[in-house]
Amino acid sequence: MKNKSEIPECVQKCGVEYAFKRIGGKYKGRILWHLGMQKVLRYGELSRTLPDITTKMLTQTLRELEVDQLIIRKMYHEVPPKVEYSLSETGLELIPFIDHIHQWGKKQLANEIL
Amino acid sequence: MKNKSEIPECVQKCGVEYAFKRIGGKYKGRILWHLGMQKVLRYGELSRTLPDITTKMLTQTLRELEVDQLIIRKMYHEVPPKVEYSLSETGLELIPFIDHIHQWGKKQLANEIL
DNA sequence: AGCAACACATACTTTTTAGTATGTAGCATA
DNA sequence: TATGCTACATACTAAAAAGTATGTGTTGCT
Repeated sequence: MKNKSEIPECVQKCGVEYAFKRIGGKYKGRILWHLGMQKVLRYGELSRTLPDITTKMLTQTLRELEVDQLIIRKMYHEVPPKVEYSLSETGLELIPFIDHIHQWGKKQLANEIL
Repeated sequence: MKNKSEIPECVQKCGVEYAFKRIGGKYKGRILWHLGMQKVLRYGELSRTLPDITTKMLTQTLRELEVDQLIIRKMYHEVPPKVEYSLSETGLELIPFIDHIHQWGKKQLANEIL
C-alpha cells in the first residue's frame, strides 16, 4: 500500500476512519473534553489539568488539533506570553459524542471494580 | 512514569481516557462499526470488507476487542474452520456514538471537498 | 546582574504499533 | 499426490508515536 490511489475508495471515504484519525490520538479526546467543559483554557492550565502529558506532547497535540481546526488558538502579545485555547465550531460538535463515550467509560470502569 | 501508583488518580479514573484506550486503535472503530451494521460477520467477510487491514492486524485487533469484551467470537469446529464475530452487549452500547462520529466524519469529508 | 514567569522548541532515545513474508492444520476434491 | 479452503500464527523489519532532557525569548522585579 504505497500511495493513495491504491487505497480503495470506500476506505478513503469512510467517515469513521476519518474521524478516528482526527481525534484518535493518545491525548486528543481528553484535551477536547476539558476544553468542552471549561470553554477557555490557557496552556499552563491545560498542562496542570493533564499532568501526565509532557509539554512536548501537549504542544504537539494542540498544534494538530489547531491544524485540523478543532480548536482555536488565541495568543496575546504580552510578556510573559499568554495563549488561550478553545473549541472551534467543528470541535464543539464533537462534545456530545465525547460526552457519550465518557459516560460509557465511567460505567465500564465502575463495572471493572466490582 | 513507571508504575500505576505514580499516575494521578484523576487520570486513571477518567472515563474518556479509558474509553479511548479501548476503541482508539487504528482499526477498532471501523471493525465495531461494520459489526454494528451487519450483526454477524465471519473472519473472511470482515477481511474483504476492510481490505486495507492485513490479516495479522485484523486477527490482533479482533483479539483485543474480544479480550476487552466488546465483541463475541464464536467458532464452529468444522473443516475448513468457521468463526463468527458479533458485538457484545457492551459493544452494542458503543454503536450510537460510533454512528454520531460517522455522521460527523462524513460531514467533514464533504466540507473538505468543497 | 540574576531570576522568575510562560509557552513553547529541539535533539535524541525508547517504546509502541504496523507491515511483510511465510507457514500451519485438516479435510475435500481433482 | 497436489491444491484449495479458512482462519489464523510467527519471525522479522520498518515506521510512527511518545518520552527525556535541555534550551530559548522578553520583560519586570530584586
